[in-house]
Amino acid sequence: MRFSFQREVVKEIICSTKSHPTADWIYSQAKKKISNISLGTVYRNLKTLEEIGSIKVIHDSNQVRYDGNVDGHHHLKCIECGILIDIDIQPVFNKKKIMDEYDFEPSDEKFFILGKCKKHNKQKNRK
Amino acid sequence: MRFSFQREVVKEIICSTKSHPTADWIYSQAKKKISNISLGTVYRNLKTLEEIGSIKVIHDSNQVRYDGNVDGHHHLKCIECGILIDIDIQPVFNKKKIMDEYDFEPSDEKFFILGKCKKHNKQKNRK
DNA sequence: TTGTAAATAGGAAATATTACTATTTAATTT
DNA sequence: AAATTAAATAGTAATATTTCCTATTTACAA
Repeated sequence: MRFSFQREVVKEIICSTKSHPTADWIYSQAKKKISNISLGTVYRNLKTLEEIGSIKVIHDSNQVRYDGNVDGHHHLKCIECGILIDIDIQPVFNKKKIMDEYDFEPSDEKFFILGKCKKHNKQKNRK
Repeated sequence: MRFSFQREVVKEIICSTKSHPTADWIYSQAKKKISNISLGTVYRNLKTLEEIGSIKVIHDSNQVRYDGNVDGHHHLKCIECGILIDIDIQPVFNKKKIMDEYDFEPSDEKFFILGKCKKHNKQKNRK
């Protein structure tokens, strides 16, 4: 693939935040570095970066978000403020039952835990 | 809430299929029963039905789907054909770690297993 | 350098969803 | 049973998000 400065900028923006940004936010950030960058270019590069495995796409309710963390991980989502938090926990499930009962061959999992983040839960004894 | 024949039709369409249909498919089915039903009416009633707990919304990649099965359950998704299959398996995870390490109060989970369905996997000894 | 195909900017088009408004209708009151 | 009223609707316009199109620019190989 040919080098593209626009693609490098888009990648850098995503990989230097943990905020799981939307295309629109990435576009607004990219314009700070390349004032005339096109929104179409951002979308095309998001797609390319996903295809080559540099970023991951997260479908968070009705919003599409992007994640620079490409190691297998899952997310907490606060039902109050919507923040997405990376977690390094793997859910355990009965793989044999899936294969036997549903004749299905699992290859990947997406796991979201919904609830309340530290700013919005009622836990009393916080550090 | 006031009775609405349109809402009853929309609900019936969703609850009588396991195909996790999209708004557009529901609209096309609804038109068979009410030829001049408006797409806006379908969307409004989908929202209402979700709010009163009669249906569930599934955010499946870049598509919004609706599910008449409102009992707690999760889904298998075939990466070949995109079919969504209901499963009655609950993933197990370390809730204490989530609460202690992330100061997060879990209340619900969404779990998708990606892989290949019986039509698309390479399992040999099928019934 | 020069040739070329890939990538871009800018804008148009497509898609999905929500908003608006005059009219209709379910349900209540007379 | 008729009148009343506010919720729901049909039809359409508007919005938001994403993809497509095309003339121009650019990376990079010859």
